[in-house]
Amino acid sequence: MLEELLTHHPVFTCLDPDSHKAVVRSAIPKRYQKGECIACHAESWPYLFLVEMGTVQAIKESAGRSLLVVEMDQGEIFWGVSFFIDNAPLPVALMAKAETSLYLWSLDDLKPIILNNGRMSWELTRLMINKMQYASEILNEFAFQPITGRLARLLLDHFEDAVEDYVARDMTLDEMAARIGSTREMVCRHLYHFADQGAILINRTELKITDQTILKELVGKDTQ
Amino acid sequence: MLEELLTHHPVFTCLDPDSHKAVVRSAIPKRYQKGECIACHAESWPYLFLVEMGTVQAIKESAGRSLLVVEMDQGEIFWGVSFFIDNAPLPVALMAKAETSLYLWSLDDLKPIILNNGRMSWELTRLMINKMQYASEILNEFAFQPITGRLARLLLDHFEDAVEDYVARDMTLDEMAARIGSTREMVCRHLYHFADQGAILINRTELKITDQTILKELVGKDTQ
DNA sequence: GAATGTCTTTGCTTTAAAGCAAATCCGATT
DNA sequence: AATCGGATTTGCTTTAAAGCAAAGACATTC
Repeated sequence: MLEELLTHHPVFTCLDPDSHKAVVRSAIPKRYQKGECIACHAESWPYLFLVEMGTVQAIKESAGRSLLVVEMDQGEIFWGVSFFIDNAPLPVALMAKAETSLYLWSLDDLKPIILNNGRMSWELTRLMINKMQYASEILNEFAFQPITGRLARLLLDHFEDAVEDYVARDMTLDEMAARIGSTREMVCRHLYHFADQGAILINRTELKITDQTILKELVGKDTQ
Repeated sequence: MLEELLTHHPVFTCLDPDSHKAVVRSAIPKRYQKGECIACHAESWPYLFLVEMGTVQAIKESAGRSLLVVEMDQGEIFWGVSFFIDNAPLPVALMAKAETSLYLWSLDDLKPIILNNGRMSWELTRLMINKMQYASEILNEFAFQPITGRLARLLLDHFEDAVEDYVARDMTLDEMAARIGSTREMVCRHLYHFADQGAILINRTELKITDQTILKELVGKDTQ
């Protein structure tokens, strides 16, 4: 399984056979329960990891509220900052959304391989650029978009299948609130407001997007 | 001068003589006037650059308002996203704060050198991690800190010399507003509110921090 | 089938931030 | 010395978001 994932990921795909073996050998498999904390906020956690199964959530917490910044699913790679910078504290907490298994690599094991393999470094750098673009989008939304816009984008992203038929509301109001940096009450009100505008149909357990254009307009105010 | 800057920057410091020469040879010097746009938002701008003189501002713009995300000063390195990812649009506009001169490198010239030099890639990666930590802080502030906290931090950062004596207010209200994502009126009110609380003394042209602790408390609500 | 707990929904209140407009100040320039 | 223009300050109004509290809807457990 590890072999499989490695050959499919751009960062590892171009390793020579020896390095490849070394990577496989030094991988540390770990399992986490649903809701378990993989690494706490501000902790020094010097690992790079690959998600074998499940989902890892990167969460910022502060003063009671929490913000879900990004999720890593099967086959994705992420890292603790202190993998690259000694003892740097994690800016997020890493949590297992469901039962999750990871392969971890420690700095000592992986750094020599990275230093030796220019292509791997390059791909790692590209991966970071990707994450940065993503972070940049989030910042845009927080800086320029009102809650309306952030929620509209969340609906378009997460309920893309809900255009034809009703689909189950598989996120609680609190979970949605955590993704857009708000409160459950606000989310609830805006949802029903979207319904008033004719963009969605909603009840306690399911919802359906009836007019994507309206939602896209609410999002687009910033991006256009 | 270029030589000097290169040897002092971690990303370039460890190049072998040949690569070093190649880097120097392929550098494209450019000058920009004060206020000139180096690269526009959403443009594809595939360069890595080093600031020889002046300051580059990375600015997000939207719906009339603008947010100054980060500044690059002499000796610092930055890049357009499309240096790493083909045709990816810039998430920010790059502007010359004052008269500025840069050395640019195009992907074609630099990529072979990066691929060949593991240490250089590694340092480049670390540089990115640094920027990412910075981005993460900004996001924190926007997600959890009210304007009060963001402005308090700005004062502590920017007017660190204003503890003993009055110093000139060398940023306009609009500039401060751009750094914390707000409006000049808001900034003005909060400044005088800080004065009411006894944290600062302020008049139309200069200001002085009289009690750092108060400001730090206002910032700390999130970080603590 | 009663009880409990978690979510959702809604009403009402409070606070933070923004928007608009006018007044004032100050420096630069004529 | 007078004028002009940008920047600051303040008052007042409007809007967005949050907070608090209570009620309702299910699902689960005992």
